[in-house]
Amino acid sequence: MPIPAEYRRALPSGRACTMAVLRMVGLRPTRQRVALAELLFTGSHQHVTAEELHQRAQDIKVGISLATVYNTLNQFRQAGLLRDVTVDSTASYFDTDTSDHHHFFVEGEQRVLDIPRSGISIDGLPQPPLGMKITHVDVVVRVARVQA
Amino acid sequence: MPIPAEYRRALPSGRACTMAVLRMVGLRPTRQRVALAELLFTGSHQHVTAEELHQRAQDIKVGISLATVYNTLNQFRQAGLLRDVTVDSTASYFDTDTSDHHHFFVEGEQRVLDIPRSGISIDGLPQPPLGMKITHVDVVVRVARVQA
DNA sequence: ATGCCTGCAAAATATTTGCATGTAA
DNA sequence: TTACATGCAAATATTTTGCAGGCAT
Repeated sequence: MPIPAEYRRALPSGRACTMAVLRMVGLRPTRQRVALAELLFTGSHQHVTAEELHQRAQDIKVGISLATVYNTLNQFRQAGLLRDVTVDSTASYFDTDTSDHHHFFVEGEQRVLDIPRSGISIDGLPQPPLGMKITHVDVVVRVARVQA
Repeated sequence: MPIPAEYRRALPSGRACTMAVLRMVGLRPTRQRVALAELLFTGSHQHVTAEELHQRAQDIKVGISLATVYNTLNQFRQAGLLRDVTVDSTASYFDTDTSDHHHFFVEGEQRVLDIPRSGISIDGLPQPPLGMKITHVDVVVRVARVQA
């Protein structure tokens, strides 16, 4: 049962609070986790791949292996601090905005953007196959840069 | 420029026709390609991963490496005989139905099902970011088996 | 022959696992 | 100390590339 992600945003930022949040979701606030959490949850929402986050950790001189970045992202996801976004079969994207919303995917740049909550609505959804229930509806609007 | 996929369905099935279609899209009808095309385009539409298709080729004793299955699927896609479906970041799925339609994805079974053309419609699509144009809208309805 | 095309071994890329080590009680 | 959690090297999984050999001309 993931602890509601709102806890996270209810708290002021800063190292001490990051640690408190991690403890709240049942994860020991280790050096690596705190560093990654600060990178992810400071400032506005963002979309990252494991590779990108690892690079950003290197940039600020936080020693951490790529494997640990993957494991940490998966733990944060299970804890409800992140959700994943399936837009590209060559890499996994994680979104710090866990609320129900959809995405743009910029082809050629492998970049994910949130579609604002706005008025997107889907009509005429079919019945799920017999014996199944709908768990989630994902809309991905693929976009490309128009040539200049 | 992909040759319209309709050519494929305009022809009766059978080895000779499979070969004719492959030639039409500019691919030499080699033993491996003919075998995979027959597996894919005989009978009703289907969704496959490279791994699955490779297994089915083994089952009917067609010697072919997994690398060739990947390459062939990509060639068929470029030729317009297949489209890909992004539903799961751990494997690439190919769909023999290249027309514009959406998908169910059965969680826990990694299975893709077509959503019939039906009346699914999306309202309130946002403007794409400045300098971008929409190339495609994908809807994935994730479903799970209801526990008995 | 000549040159393009094919199929696959090997390489590259992406992700997960197993275990030595660290840490709290 | 003990027991459990952590972080990462190594293993696995997935996909692409490079090139030896095949085929049409």
